[in-house]
Amino acid sequence: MKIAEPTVERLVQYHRLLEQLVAEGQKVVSSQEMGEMLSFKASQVRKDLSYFGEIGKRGVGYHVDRLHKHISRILASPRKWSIGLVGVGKLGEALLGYQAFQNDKFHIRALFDVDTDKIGTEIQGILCYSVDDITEIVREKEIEVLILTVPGGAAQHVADRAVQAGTVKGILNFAPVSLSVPENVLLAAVDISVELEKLLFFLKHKEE
Amino acid sequence: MKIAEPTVERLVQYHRLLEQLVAEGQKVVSSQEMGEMLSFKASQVRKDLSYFGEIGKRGVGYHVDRLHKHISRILASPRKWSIGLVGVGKLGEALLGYQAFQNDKFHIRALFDVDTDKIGTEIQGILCYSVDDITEIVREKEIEVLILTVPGGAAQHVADRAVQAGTVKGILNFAPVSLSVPENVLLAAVDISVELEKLLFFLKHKEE
DNA sequence: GTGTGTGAAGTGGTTCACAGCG
DNA sequence: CGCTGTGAACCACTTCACACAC
Repeated sequence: MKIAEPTVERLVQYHRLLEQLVAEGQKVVSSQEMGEMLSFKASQVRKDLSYFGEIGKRGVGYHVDRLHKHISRILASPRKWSIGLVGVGKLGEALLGYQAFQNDKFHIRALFDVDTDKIGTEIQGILCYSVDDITEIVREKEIEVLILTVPGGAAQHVADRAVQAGTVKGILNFAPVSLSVPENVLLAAVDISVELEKLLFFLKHKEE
Repeated sequence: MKIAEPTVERLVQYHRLLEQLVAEGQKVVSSQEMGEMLSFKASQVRKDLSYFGEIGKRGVGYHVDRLHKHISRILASPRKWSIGLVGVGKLGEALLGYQAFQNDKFHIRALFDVDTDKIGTEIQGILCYSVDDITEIVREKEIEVLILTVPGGAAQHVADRAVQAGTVKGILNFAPVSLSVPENVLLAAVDISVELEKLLFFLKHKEE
């Protein structure tokens, strides 16, 4: 079955919302309510949720606990992914300390940096290697996912060298450049400066 | 004229690419080439660029310098935006240090945090205030854009209090929650954990 | 000949509207 | 009667295909 990117994005958000509702002890929720809380149309919510089989009760709504478990199963990983984080600057450290990165779906197995003060030390409990050795370490640790928090100028080079190891299946790129990778490597990009530029553009546009 | 969000996103990327080409001294570029470098279809590039008038030369391509200036003008701001950054943790500091944030389109006028060690001090040259005073300071400094790099639990509250000042026109939210704001406030969200979850989902999905 | 500009066709995602079940 | 599930209608963005300018 094919499943669209915007749908997955919303599923993750439903999941997060349901976690909250579970914690608050709410038993039942309607597509209407969920839509209001996340700013989606109720029909959108229903379509998304019905995608994986009938899970709601007509005339009632969705059982919070059941729905939460249901989506957990959809989003669940078959195993823990091995992740490598490249670039332990402020952004890299921010990610390491992030709530959502204390997750049982993956394990950050190695850090990489160019800074000799960092190489060989542990940061937040994870050993930092030299980016020069990235091909070898990625292969050795069988790292499948790469998080790139390096300056734009370094990103393509680093990606190439890591992909060379042959184990990398996906890259989450925070560097403000468009990477090219082999087509069997999934690429997701978070471009912070583009988001800000977009916001400013639409603000300007609205004023005109 | 109405202009679609994906188009703006690409415009920002063309602009960045052209900056590079200008620096490298390339004189002319085709939609084909630009498409390859950014992983867009050539026809997409042409459609985007023709949106604002004929700018290319048939049989030749686009004059790099001219096109760069052209897009600059499209993306240009009417004036410098006043920005406030809320939450001077690792992520907030990362943004402050960011290349793209040394930009002539805006000026970060104030920082906000709850940490009494930070309040009253300057960080990267900008004074940090208590979030308790956010309504007053935002009004006083006429802050129009807010960057939220606070924990999820605090985001809605902070946003409400800031919006109360009456000057806020847009919010760039990095907190992993869905905010509700008055409809005259533009909202852009960068949800890092959602991006990672999405990537992992599609990796899993591909393997099945 | 070469590469742009663009109407027309295609694709993919969202919203509607209502049947159907609890 | 209320709220879900879902085909059909709608809408938005992308891609094609070709006329046209250089």
